[in-house]
Amino acid sequence: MRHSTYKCNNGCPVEATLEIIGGKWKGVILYHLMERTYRFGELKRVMPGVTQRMLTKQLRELEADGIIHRKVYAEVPPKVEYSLTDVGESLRDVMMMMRDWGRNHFGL
Amino acid sequence: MRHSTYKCNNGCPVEATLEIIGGKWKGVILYHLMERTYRFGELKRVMPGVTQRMLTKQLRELEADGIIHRKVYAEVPPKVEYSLTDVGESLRDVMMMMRDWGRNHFGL
DNA sequence: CGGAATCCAGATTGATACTG
DNA sequence: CAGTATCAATCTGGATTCCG
Repeated sequence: MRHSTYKCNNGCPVEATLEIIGGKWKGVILYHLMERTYRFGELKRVMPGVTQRMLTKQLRELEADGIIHRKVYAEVPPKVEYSLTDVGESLRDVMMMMRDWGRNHFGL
Repeated sequence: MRHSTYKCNNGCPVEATLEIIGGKWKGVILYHLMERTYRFGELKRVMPGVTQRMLTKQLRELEADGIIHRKVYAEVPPKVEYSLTDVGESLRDVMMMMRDWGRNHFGL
């Protein structure tokens, strides 16, 4: 998914939203962050199959879109925590609705 | 977005839903079909920028996922109408939620 | 630990031309 | 009208290596 410059396909608000949350791993990432703050390594562990490269990339995009916050601790070894911003938090209803539909439609 | 074989990334229901509606043009297509039935050419006209090839492909995927229905009229020249199935209709709340979020977040 | 940089194969997409 | 076929260009994601 070529990345959103806040330019919306055909002025469609649905597409605009999908540009933000439609990335390959963004659903899972946000789904986890809805629950609590996660460290990079933790996210990687709860997302079997994701590569370090992709996880980083998706997190950076979500950060650029103002959905998540990246907090770097000045420690050795490094520690980075990811959490939802207020904007990210405002996606909760959307996420829960998608979750419910997914559960009903498949049998998750 | 590689296509769903109803196999869900990490068993995450959010990702499962995104696999269905997250395709490049699926948001816009569904957004229009929420309103009424459309013919192929009509959809093409209301979606500036989509190519015939891509529109066909996305419609076929939505059809395969049971979201939309394709009705072919035995006429010359050909006439094909696309409409929501019951399953597609069940996505209405999800779509409206994404639309609302998009409107609020951007100023659409 | 949490990345960044590089390389590359394969998937996606666009352009164009053709058809029942 | 509503596609299909083909080819080229682009984009994506995975593997690997290195680094503070």
